[in-house]
Amino acid sequence: MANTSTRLHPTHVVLAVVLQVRGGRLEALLWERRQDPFAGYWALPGGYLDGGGTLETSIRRHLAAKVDVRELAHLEQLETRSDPARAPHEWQLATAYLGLVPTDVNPSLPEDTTWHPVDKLPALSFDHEPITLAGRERLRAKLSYTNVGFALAPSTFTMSELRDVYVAALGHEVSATNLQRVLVRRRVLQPTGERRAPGRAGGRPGAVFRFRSRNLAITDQFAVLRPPPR
Amino acid sequence: MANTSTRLHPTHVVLAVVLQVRGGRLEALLWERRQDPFAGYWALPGGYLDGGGTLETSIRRHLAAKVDVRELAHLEQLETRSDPARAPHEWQLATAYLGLVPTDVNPSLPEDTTWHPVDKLPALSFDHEPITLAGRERLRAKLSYTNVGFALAPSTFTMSELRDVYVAALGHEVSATNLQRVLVRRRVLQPTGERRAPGRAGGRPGAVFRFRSRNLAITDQFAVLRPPPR
DNA sequence: GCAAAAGTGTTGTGTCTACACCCATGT
DNA sequence: ACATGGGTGTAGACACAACACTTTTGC
Repeated sequence: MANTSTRLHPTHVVLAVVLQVRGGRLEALLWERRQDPFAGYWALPGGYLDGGGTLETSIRRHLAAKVDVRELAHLEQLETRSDPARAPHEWQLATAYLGLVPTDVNPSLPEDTTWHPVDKLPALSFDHEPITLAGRERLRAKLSYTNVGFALAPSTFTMSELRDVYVAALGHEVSATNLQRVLVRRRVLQPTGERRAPGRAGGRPGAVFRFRSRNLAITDQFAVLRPPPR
Repeated sequence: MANTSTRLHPTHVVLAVVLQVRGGRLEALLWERRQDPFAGYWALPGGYLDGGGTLETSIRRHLAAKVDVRELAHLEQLETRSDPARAPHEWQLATAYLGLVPTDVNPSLPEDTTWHPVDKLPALSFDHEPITLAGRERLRAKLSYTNVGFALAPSTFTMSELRDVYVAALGHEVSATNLQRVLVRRRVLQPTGERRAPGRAGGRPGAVFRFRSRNLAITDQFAVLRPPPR
């Protein structure tokens, strides 16, 4: 049972939902717990908040043990969970982050860590399952009104490659034709001028695009109730 | 200076950006600090996280000292700030909430507490100014794609009354005509059938509306990249 | 030539803004 | 009557979805 000092000061943990599109599916980075509580369950990467920095520097440090942090194209705070019953052994707060890894990197992982499809998660420890799903929802919403796509897509790509990334992340069909028109109209995508040679099945070579910016920006100001132009 | 124990365990504070439209302006609830640090500066209501509950129950408890908590029509988590330099005297994390009070209540306040227009804030302690502005941004965004309006508006209202609330919160002109059409089309507003008598200047009596639901709901699914119908 | 993949043109639809005009009330 | 504010009708702008059709490649 928790002792008096842990009642007065909760511990604080930082977690990350790290997502990548792999093999046409959206997957999350998880490690398998060997020790109680929740031995044998899978968990989000992270750990206790360490002194001297922010939550963000702390989660970056913890992630460095799992993946090369330079491969994280985007990192943002999700939410802080505080249910006193969320950890059975102590009073523990958890601040969760969302991290995104582009498809063109394949980080080497420690023994206990692997990718799991978000729509077929194993048994997760603590409240990590709702946190993971919240991360996916945040990603899905932001794919619609920001340029976060840059954080999942490789540095250059054809429209059908990008379409596959969006399909995996959003979980529904997306037309490459209309996706291109939308993202080019919003000035999110930029043609590189190159074309990509077709596969062995033939087909017209696709134009190669890149994201104009690799910093998060809102690209679809809400249509309604927006300030009048000028 | 901070001693060893405060280096190992940060303290944790819960804050609330409580907003209300008052006199045609969006105002935030602030209290004036009498003690260091930041004596003489204004601060967001809140206090140390207390044991046994969640962050949300804790901020409700702290707010109960300032306003009748039943007057809060909406409360949601904003973000957790963790810059080690954000509080000069100790290592302190802060989780901020956004609370909204409808215009038809006027809570009685303690001596040290008053409302301040968000676009003319006094000198605020700690990082409370960016937190307050983040709260306003969150509100503005959600006014556009959810029904949060219910948390600012009185229980029933004419369209020009509601327009005034939106104008104050959004900070730009809004047409009552179009606001009505948008919110009725989205089935957010419901006519009560009543009409409100005009003021002494005359004018046609306005139809009275209410929000169909007083629970947060997303009403404008993002137009683009949404799943196909059916 | 034929299949496969990419790209273009075009039409239709839904949602919003703007604005002119009409309605109901007080003085 | 007329000023004041509420309400309706309608036309236009825009962004998007859907789909037919065309282009470019491999075999």
